[in-house]
Order: sequence, then C-alpha cells, then structure tokens
Amino acid sequence: MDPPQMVTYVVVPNRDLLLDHMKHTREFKMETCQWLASKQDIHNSKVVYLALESAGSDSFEAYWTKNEKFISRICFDEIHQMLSHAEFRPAFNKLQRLAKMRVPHIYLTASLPVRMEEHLLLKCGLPSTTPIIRSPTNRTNISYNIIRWDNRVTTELHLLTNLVNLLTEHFLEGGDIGIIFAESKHKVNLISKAITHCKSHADMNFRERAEDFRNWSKGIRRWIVASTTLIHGIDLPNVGAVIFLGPVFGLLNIVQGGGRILRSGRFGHCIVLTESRTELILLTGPEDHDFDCEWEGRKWLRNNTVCRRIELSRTMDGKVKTCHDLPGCFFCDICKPDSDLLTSIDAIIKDPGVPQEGDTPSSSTSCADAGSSENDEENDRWVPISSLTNRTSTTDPDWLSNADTPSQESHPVSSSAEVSAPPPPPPSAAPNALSPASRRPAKACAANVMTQFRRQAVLNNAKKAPVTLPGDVSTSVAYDAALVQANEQVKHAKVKILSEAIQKLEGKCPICWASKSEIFTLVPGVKHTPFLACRAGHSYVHNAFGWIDFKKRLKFTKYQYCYMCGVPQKPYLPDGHPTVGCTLEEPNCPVPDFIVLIIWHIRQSPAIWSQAIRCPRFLGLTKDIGLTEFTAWCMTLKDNRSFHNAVELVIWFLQERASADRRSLELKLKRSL
DNA sequence: GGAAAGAGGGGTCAGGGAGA
DNA sequence: TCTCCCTGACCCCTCTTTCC
Repeated sequence: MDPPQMVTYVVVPNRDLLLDHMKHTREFKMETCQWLASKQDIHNSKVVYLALESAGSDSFEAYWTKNEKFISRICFDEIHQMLSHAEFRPAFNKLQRLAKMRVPHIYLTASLPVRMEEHLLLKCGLPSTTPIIRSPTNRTNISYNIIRWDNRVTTELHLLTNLVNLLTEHFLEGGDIGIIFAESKHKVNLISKAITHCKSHADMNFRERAEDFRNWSKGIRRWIVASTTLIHGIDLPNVGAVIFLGPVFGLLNIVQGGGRILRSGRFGHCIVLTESRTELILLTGPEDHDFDCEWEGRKWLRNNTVCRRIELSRTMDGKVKTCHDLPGCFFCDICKPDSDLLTSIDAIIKDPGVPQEGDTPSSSTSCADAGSSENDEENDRWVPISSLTNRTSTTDPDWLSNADTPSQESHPVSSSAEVSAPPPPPPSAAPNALSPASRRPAKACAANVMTQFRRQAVLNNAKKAPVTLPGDVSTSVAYDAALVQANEQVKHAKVKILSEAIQKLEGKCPICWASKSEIFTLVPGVKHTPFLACRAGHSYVHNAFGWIDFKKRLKFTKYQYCYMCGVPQKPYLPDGHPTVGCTLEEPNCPVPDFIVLIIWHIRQSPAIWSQAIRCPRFLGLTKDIGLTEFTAWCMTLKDNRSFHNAVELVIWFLQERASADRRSLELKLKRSL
C-alpha cells in the first residue's frame, strides 16, 4: 500500500481567482481540487484550494486536526486583503485559528505597503520575528497619469466616452482591452449603460457577471467598467489601459488595479481622472487602520510636481524611485508631460465637443451628480474649492514637507534615497529569534513572498533566489505553533480578570464602584448619568460628558470586541458576557460602556493616571498626552499576547484595584484583632 | 437542477430633529 | 448649545439553504 502523499493547501479569497489557480495547476499536469465542507474527499490531489470561508470553518479545523501529518504546507494568497477587507468580510478574522497548525505557513501578496507589515503579522497571529521577503513592486511598463478635468467644461461621462474612444483607436493594439474602475455600483451601472455595455460588480448575478467577463476577456467587448471587485487577481496578458474615476478608496487599489495592465510586459497606460475644482482633504498623516492607503492616495492625487512613482514606491517598498531611476521605464505624466497620450487628452479636455445625447443622464456635471444618493457621499469625500489647480503651477506645501524628495522642482531628479527600510543584518550577526531586531525586510528575492520558514535559513539565504523550503522545518514550525498557544494562554488569563469584573458589575454603575467603592445598582427606566450622578453633591464635575466624545472616537476591531462595552469576543469571550451576534434584538450586554467609562475614570483621576503612566507596560503614555493621541494609543494592539491598549489598561486597573482591596481588608483584619 | 435569498458578523457614520 | 435618538446607506464575497 502506498503511503499517503503530502498535500499543499492554498487559501484563496476570491472565487474567480481560485478557479483561475485551479486551471493553471491543471495546466502543469498536477491533480487539484477545491476543498468544501460538503466535499472533503481530495482523491489524489497534491494541491488543494480552499475558499476563505471554508478555511475558517469548524469543519476545516476538524479536518486538519485529523490530517495534519499529511499536510506539507498551507499557503494564503492575496493575504493583504486580511487588512483591507476584514471589516466587511469577517471570514478573514477566522484565519488566525490556522496559525496553530504545525505546518509551514506561506503568505503571499504583491501589495503590502511597508507600514502595514507589523499589522499583518498581528492580524495573522504570527510572531513579530516572522521573516518578510520583499521584491520591489515597480512596474516599469506602466505609465501613470493623472488627468484633471473641469466640470464647467465637460461632464465626466462625456470625457470618459472621448477618452475610451481615443485609447481604443490610437493607443491600444488590436487585441488589447481596457478597464474602468469606479467607486460605486451605481456609477458602474451608469457607465455600462452609456459606454461599455459590459460591467462587473458584486450585485450582479453569477451568470451575467461571468458572461460579461468572458465577452471582455475575449475582446468581444473592448472595455469593462467595474467596482473594485475586478481589482484582485485578474491575470490577462492583454489589458492595455486602466482608467480610475477618482482615488477609488486609496492608493493600494490604484497599485492593484494598475497591476492588471499588460502582464505580458508590453507598455500600458494607467489613467486617474480627477475633477480639477475639487480638493481632497489631507489629514496630518496615515492612520493605523487606513489599510487601503486612502491618505497616500489623496497625497498622490494632490501632487503636481514630482514623479508619480515616488509616492507609489515609497508607500509600497519604503524606497523612493522615480521614472528616471528605472531603466527602460515608461514615463509618467510629470516626467514626460508632452507625451502623445497627454497631448491628445489635453485636446479632449480643452475642446470636448458637443455632448451627445446619452453621454450624460441628466443636466448634471458628472456621473456622480446624477441625482443619486451616492452623490452626497462623494461630496463628503471631496470638498470644492474655488481655485483651479494646475499641473505645473501648483506647489503643495504639504506634499513638499512630507515628500522626503530630493527636489522641489517641477521635474523629478534621479534618486536612490532609501526612506525607511533599514539595512539587512550582516550574515554573521545572527539575531535572537525573539528579538525585534531580527525582523528585517530582506532584499529582493524570487517573488513577493512572505514566508515562515526557518528564520536563520531565510535570513542567510535572503539574497539568493529562488527561495527553497529547507529540508527540516519541524523545529521552527513547532516553535511557532507553541508560541501561538502560549500567547493564547496569557490572553485567557487576562480574560479571567475581566470575567470576574463583569460578574461583579453586571447591572451596576462601574464609575460608582471605581470612584467610591460603592456598588450602585442601576434601575431600569431611572436615569443614572455616569460621572454626573456618581458625583452627586459636587457643584461641578469636570469632563462629565467628555467620555461620550471619547467613546465615539474609539474604534476597535469589528466583531472582535463587543461594540457596547468593548470587551473581547470569541475566542476570548469573558464569562458572563453573551456573544454579541447577528440578531435583530438588541444585544443584552451586561456592562454597557464598561471599557470606555473605566478608561475615562483612569484619565480623570490624577493619582491613578500618574500611576498608569509610570507603569512599564504602557509605553507611550505620557502625562500631557492629548486626547487624539490617547485615543490612538488606546486602539493600538501591542503584540499577539495583548488586547488593545484600552482593554489592557482596564485589566491593569482591575488588578491594581484588587490588590488595594486586598491590602485594605488585611489592614481591617489586623485592626480588629 | 438552477436561481434567488439568506447567512455570516455585527456595526459605522452622517444628517436631522427633539428636548434639556 | 449640547446631548441624545432615529433613520438610512454602506464598494469590495462565498457558501448554504430554499424555492420553483
């Protein structure tokens, strides 16, 4: 009898991509299949694909627990979606449970901005020492262009019609096809009806969507208009141009969508249309939860002076590259403002011609103005200004101050400045496996691959290509699996402290308990305003309502913390707290606003606050920290054995309080004796 | 057997209005 | 003026169940 063969499992988050992978695998004469909860027999397959929902299911956990010794590795494709898509696709949050599998894990992505590496490791439940191997994401065959148009001169739909015609007739080769990306399904429908007659978004039924995709990919329809659904995984060799209508939720989508262009290596155009009389608000800096790189996208669109590739390469690779740095590069609109494409587009913008009937659905000035509710949303994202911006004359002080760029001239200069990526460790300096210093982005390797192979082997071989799986991975893999379990134990110990507090304070006022040591029982129907009622008798209560604003600013990871009280949910659900599930009924949270109220109490009590900022567990807390910074600190996740800092601070307070109560009791006992 | 609906996992945000 | 409450919209997916 033949021994059972070892199998590679690959988790793929998109159905189209999964089917595409299976097709390619079969082309290599390899047996493959899709694993489903309802169809677990994999026959002789050596590579087995799973949908995201299947990978996070209880059925698959039971399956791999039973078959772990026959699993050679598990791979995760397009893993950056773990950050950007987890909010609306909760199945991503369930992938963490797979970190316990004692097999090598390989995480693949071509679109992970450097500032998100730590976030991704935390989200995947991986140790911070996990080696990351990167290669540059520069696509020299793509020309990036931002086209500003004036809604007093033409309409978005009319401009788009002209642009599509121009590209089709003069810039696309015979079999080439193009994509238009829009932010809303409404807009997709509108443009499809008026221009492309071919579309793709999630609300279409499977057959209609597949048919439109087939017509487009075969060139029967030269253009398709799509929501961001088509941004991932479309691997066609003949996409010659991509048009974005606005920033499309962030720079990451522009990189991803632009990446669809001519995978065969020929030159292609990436064009972003932006209305010239609107300005994108630029906040002070990227926020931790901005996983779509919306901030970088706005910064990129505001730029009128320096090479488009600077922000792209800085965001994605942490290294600044311009068109002039890359041999054989297809120049962007800043580096070659007199290209044939830009000259032709300028002519369209200055003299758009008479809009034809059907070009625009109403007398409004753009697709977004078609009288839809989406318009309101778009207005929220775009703030009109009176002055026109100009490609060559505008100097954006914010851009310049943040640019780290070698020049403020209107044209880029060659630069090899490396902004943030630290140098790799010398081969001789073998770092401690647990030391943060051991995690260094390795230099270019065979592919954009993140691996969890043996650390030393990867670090030593980081510059060699291709990466090969070392023969003996068991020690490292077992170590990582054990680390995951140890982290879980630490978190469960913390949950026990929360459980005791919740059971004690159910239906009670936590502020009365925290500030006066009195257990005040809340009566249904009788209002007990926290802080105000708790300090009854005081003439004035400082910051009695500030906690409400603080509460609105706090944003914990969705579905992982109770939205009413802030305590963790499964698998770290405290005893006495129900699972906050998907029901029509209001969840019966026993301690509403528990975390936020206790945090506010800590911050407003000088003695406790000074104790907290001295605590070595809370690095980053300072005496005069502002509310914005404090809120950001509260939402920060330190490591895999911690909850968000807010929860950690409350747990610390509960521990301190228990110690004080214990000491007080002992003192009373001594006195009574 | 195929198409459509529901579930998953549970909010967030903005805008408007009422009441203190 | 501030706080609280209500309403409606929210791009991006896949699997399972129900209905015809």
